[in-house]
Amino acid sequence: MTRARLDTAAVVQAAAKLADAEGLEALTLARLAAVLGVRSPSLYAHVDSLEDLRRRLGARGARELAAELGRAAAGRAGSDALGTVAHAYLSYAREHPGSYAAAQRARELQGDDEAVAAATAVADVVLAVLRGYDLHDADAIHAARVIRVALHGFVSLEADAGFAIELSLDESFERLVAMLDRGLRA
Amino acid sequence: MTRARLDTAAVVQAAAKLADAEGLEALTLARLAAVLGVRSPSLYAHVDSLEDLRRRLGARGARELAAELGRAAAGRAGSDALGTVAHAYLSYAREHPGSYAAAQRARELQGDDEAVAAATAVADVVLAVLRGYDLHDADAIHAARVIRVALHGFVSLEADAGFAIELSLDESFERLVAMLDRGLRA
DNA sequence: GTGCTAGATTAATTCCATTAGGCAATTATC
DNA sequence: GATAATTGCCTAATGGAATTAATCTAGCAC
Repeated sequence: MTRARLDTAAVVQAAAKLADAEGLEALTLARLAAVLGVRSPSLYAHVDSLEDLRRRLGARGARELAAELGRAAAGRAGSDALGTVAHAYLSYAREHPGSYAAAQRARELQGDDEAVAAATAVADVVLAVLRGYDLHDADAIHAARVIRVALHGFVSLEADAGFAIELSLDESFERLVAMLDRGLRA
Repeated sequence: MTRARLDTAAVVQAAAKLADAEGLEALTLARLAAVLGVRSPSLYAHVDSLEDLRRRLGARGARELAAELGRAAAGRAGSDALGTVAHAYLSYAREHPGSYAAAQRARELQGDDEAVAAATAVADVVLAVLRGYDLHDADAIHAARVIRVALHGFVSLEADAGFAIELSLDESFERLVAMLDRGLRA
């Protein structure tokens, strides 16, 4: 019988697939082991615990998100950059809900150097976008927070709570981004 | 031996206390039963399941939040109302993180009539605030969503992810609210 | 080929949710 | 005030998940 020949990256990758398809709560070692054709205890050769797996998944998600945003922002500035980055953010979160959710649990990602680096990378893209808005120092930090808050708030409500009324979500998102753009100029 | 004389409300209340103190994930029937001086199976006389308990906790949280917001908005209009409501929202979430988190899982609150009513009440307060901004129909809905997104985004990031850089969170919140106020006029 | 080692395995422990069946304290009834 | 009904609690048992310990083995290094 050929061995599964797993390694940490393969395990985390499979975890991402599972979490993105069925939600972060559905990610259990038992489920994951079954998907990988292996017994649960075998996973401990690659991750320290379920908590560790979630942390690694979060770090991976943050890295992917940062990469997507960086790609989106490349060669753009001002409103153009903001809009493109905002849409890239929304797309990533919609396509990888489990990875995105894991990436937001930054409290638990603290120790992980990779995770911190990835989170910083996300922040840096946002700060780079702000260069087109003539904001500096504390103003830029507050502005970056406002952008992050707005994007995360939309994603989070869309994923967990839902918007009851029947009215285009994409239109709401456009208005949110437009308000950010206007607000950052004032 | 005197009985605990529990009922559903007392159980949910204790659940709120536990979840607010230690986080929604720390809310287990085993823990809750211990706090109440009772064995876990006894709780099934008052709630159907852990899931049901979370749902009830969420409904209770939404009700409380709506009440706080309503109180905050009473007798105010426009920017004044927006600012007061925003601060009340932040205060509630900071003081009752477990209840707040449970209230956001609206997907699971669907069936519960009480929960739906409470969520609607929250939305109504926000819509009432918007009367001072001359927004109607779809515009008002989109604006209400933007407000909710902004407030929830801030609360959520503060609670789960944290803001890495050392810079006043309250100042960031003020700027967020100010941007909303300006954005709603434009 | 021999042996090392990463990667898997089975077995066992603990913790939790949940169900079933029974018991007793309170409350209602006379 | 005694009795009956109800309500709330208990013990016992099941099953699933994480985790640890002790072993086993395929595949590579030599």
